[in-house]
Amino acid sequence: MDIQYTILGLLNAQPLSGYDLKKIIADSDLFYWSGNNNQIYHSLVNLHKQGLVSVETFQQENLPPRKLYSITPAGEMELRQWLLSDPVLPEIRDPFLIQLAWADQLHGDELDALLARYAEELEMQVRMLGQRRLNPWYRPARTKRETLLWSRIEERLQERYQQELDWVNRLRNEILKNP
Amino acid sequence: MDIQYTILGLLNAQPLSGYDLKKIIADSDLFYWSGNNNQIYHSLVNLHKQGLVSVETFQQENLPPRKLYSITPAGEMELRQWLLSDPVLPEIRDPFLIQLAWADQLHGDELDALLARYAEELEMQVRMLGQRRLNPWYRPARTKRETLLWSRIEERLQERYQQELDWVNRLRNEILKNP
DNA sequence: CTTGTCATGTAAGAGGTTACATGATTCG
DNA sequence: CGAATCATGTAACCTCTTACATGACAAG
Repeated sequence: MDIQYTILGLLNAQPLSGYDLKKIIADSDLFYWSGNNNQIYHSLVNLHKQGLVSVETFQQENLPPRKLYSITPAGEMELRQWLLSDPVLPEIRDPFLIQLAWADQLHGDELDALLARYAEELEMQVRMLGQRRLNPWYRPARTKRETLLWSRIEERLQERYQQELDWVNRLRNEILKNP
Repeated sequence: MDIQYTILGLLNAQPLSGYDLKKIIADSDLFYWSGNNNQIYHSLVNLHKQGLVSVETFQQENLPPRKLYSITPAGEMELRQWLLSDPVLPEIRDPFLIQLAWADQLHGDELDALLARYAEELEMQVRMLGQRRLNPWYRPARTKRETLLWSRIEERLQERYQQELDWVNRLRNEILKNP
């Protein structure tokens, strides 16, 4: 349940409501979940049961009460333990590679069109991530080191798609030369 | 349900049993599922209901009957349609980047140890994938072009982790210089 | 004498997604 | 007048995982 640690990390910077968390996660490229209510509200209930977060409820006129969650000392310890835990390798699910694996069934022009469309999708993604880096709307910068880390993380998220694009372009050239 | 198309692709090369499919998928890096029975046997029943595969049952002494699945003409058409369908971007889930995102909580030595352990994991993965490429146990090579495609796909699977490793090493150096 | 292979299948549960439900307010 | 924002929460469903169940035979 990595989303629990994501939430703890976010609350470690500042108290937030479920609604705040949902927006941050839904709009983030790093936090790769959809940011759906089900998961977030359920996680918050769980974290509260475990005593890792505390809640304050603020009544509002004409709006449901706002529940502001804060990390507890126990939550801080739990987060720190996770930060020191064994790194996990990235999990990459790429249905396109599977498509390519069977793509020898296609004619030359169909295959090239497929690769071209994939390259186009990747270019769009690279551009989009570049735009978001210019205009981020969640990026903690409490220390110089944190600023450096976030900068390199955001760069990496974009670079991955760029490297994928470089690979497709190399492959396209090679296939054009060996018809 | 990409696993259905994975199975159709495998059956398009040769008839296979559920057990065969399970082994191929479980041992593959490209086909990223665990290869569990539940999914595979259930997918085969589904494909059969849709008329995309046919079954022949062979009775065996002292063993459960072996069900050999083959792709049907309808299945071939369905596979071809999928091959021509819109490419989907890879989905990368990297809990380590999230760990890093909050890692400014750690001391300098703890952070470097974390990065070092991640680098070590990546190196192991790169080595493992290199070994498997030398000694693959599923790799269709019906045409020159298919051989080329599979070669580039397998290279890419390894290269991704290599590029991840390069990035971590760059980051480690940078952090050592800016303490 | 335990582990692995062959070969089918079921069960339980974690994790994640989209859509629904409510209801006032504000902006274009 | 419709859509977005604020703010909580529920329901249904899909995907995927681990573990269980059966049962023979072969190899270390």
